[in-house]
Amino acid sequence: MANKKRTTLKDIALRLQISTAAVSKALHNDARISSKTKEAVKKIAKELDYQPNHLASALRKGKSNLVGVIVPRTNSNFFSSVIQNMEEVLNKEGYNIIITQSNESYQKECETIDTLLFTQVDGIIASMANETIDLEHYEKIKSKGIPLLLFDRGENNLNVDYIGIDDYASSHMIVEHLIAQGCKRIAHIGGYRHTRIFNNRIKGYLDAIAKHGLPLEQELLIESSLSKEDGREKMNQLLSLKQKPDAVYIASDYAAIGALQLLEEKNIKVPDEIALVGFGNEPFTAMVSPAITSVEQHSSKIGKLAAKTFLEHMRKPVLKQQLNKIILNAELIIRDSSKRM
Amino acid sequence: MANKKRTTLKDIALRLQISTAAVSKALHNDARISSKTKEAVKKIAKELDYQPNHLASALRKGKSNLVGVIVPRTNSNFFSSVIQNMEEVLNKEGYNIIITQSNESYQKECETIDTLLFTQVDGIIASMANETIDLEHYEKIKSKGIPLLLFDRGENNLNVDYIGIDDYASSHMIVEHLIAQGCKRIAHIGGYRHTRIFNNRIKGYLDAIAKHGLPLEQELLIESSLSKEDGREKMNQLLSLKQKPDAVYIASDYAAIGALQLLEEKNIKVPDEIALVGFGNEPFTAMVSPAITSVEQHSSKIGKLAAKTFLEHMRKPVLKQQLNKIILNAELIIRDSSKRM
DNA sequence: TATATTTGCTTAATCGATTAAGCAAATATA
DNA sequence: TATATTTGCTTAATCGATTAAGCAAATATA
Repeated sequence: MANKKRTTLKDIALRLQISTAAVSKALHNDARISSKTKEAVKKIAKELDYQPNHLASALRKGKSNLVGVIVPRTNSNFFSSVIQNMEEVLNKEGYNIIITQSNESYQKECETIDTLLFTQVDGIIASMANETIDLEHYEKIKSKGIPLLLFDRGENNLNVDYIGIDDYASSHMIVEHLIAQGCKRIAHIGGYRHTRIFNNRIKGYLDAIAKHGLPLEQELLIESSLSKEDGREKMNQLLSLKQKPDAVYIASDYAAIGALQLLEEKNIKVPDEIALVGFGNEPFTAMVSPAITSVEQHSSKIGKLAAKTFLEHMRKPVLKQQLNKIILNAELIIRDSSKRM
Repeated sequence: MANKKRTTLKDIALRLQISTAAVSKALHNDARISSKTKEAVKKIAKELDYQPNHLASALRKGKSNLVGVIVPRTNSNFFSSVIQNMEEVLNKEGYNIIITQSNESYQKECETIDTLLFTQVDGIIASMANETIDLEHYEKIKSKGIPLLLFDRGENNLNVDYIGIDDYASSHMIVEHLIAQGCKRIAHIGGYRHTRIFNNRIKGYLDAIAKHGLPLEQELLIESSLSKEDGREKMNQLLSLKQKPDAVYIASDYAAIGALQLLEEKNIKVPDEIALVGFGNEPFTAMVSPAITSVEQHSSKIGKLAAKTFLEHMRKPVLKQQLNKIILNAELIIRDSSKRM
């Protein structure tokens, strides 16, 4: 298994006694190369198992055809499905993606961006980490003139394309569903307000509560990291209230499953004593019992749209990126955890 | 937002009226560059926000410092955790990883390998797709002299390093656990035999059954794609037997959850009528009720070990890659789905 | 037949970073 | 003081692929 040197254009050129320029053009079907030469070149290329050196062509062309993707984690059906669909669309156009995870950490997100810039990606498609408040590292991408596109977790003031669902409306929809089920005291375990989407969910919750004249108390609205563990903890906090809620809307399925487990342990009946709604429609919401009502975010559409929007950007690069929101309608999937009627 | 041209060594060299060679060496702390020059170079580099062009240096050095990772999917706790741990170790040594998914498809796996080779990765760490039988595309990696390392799903006859658990022993352990719980007719929904790990699990199952003198019938051993849907279907097949099993060991948690849902729908009591064991210890096995007994594969260890083994390979490249197996002990996590005593 | 155009290639430069080779000045050693 | 060594840089080549510019031969057009 000698570390065989890779075949280069030069090798083919030498074999055929023509210039590397001719070989390159032949392989790219340049009109000014005779079909006789093209055939000969392709034959030898196949014979020598020639594969172009991406580094060299990317360097020369100033274009790597790589797209960086940053997600908080891949271990979630939502992100994994977004990525898969994005990849499908981008692959067809000759782009490959590099997937990186921020693990919800601000520092890791910064490092990840440096890595991607270093790898000379042609653009970055990202969903922000929970921890992220400061946007300097994203500004850095923009300042280098590299197209940036955000999905799901994005911030308006970055002024880049954004694709996501209408969080405000989704929250509204959830609260009205719970009211329709006869719930009168609805709590919300939300994400941190500094994240736009969670802030919107909180606003939607508050407005819907107000609209229907339900109690709108401080103690019913709790911010959380939305991890499974924290969902459990925050649910415990709600259970310790003098006046317990009769419904809890949790802004993430992961936190919701933690909460559900606690309720089960404490023998609190779901949905009769407390109705439960999650967010994200992760597969496990349908696996547990009672199955958890949740919101489908149409990850496959988000992925495909993100890719298409990116491709448009590549086709006609503008000098200035703008905030251009694409908002999809989410869908409430009603399951046993909130079905009282 | 003018598409600012990136700073290059040349820009720094021009500013200081020295050669690009001197700048390059200064940035790499070459001993033959005066500290005065080094300081000046670093100052200007910072001022101009210089970031080395990875494509150029990789091309020149013939080393990209990129490692390609191929997994069947990222949307599983096992693979996601392996990746995360692998990344951690590799990042520390200056390597970055490119994650790709085969989606369990042979064709996608081939494409993915081409992409990675094209991107000039320094090595590939992979877990094979379910569909994969033919190994030609993996041989291609080896023939290019690029280090290949397999984990979890690997094949002996590729003769490369492998890291995984002892599937045979794990199966054995599961069957003996079920026997200890009083089960007398144990079925196995396994993966396809052509995949080494699934074949080993089947062998472990058969040997353990034989060892304890239990019925070893054709109809109790079913091969499956191990998806959630197929788990459901194959469980249905087992339920239609004249003599139903009193325990089913399923080679994947995903198939196990499908099976569990069917059992629930049919009002069959788990574990009393049928005890259930999965494989992989995915988080949802602890979320559902009854919680599913499963096998923890120590994904974090596998990830770290894979990375370390790869790094060793990079340090002292040998001419010939060899089969060098690292086998970890798996751990049986006993939960309600199989607890009869 | 004389000129214009097209065809099919070659030459040489380029993308940035790195590095072997080498040179002059500074310093050390005999 | 004369030679050897070290220091601190420069020059030029290189990694492969691509492409602008250009040239000679072939072909088309007037």
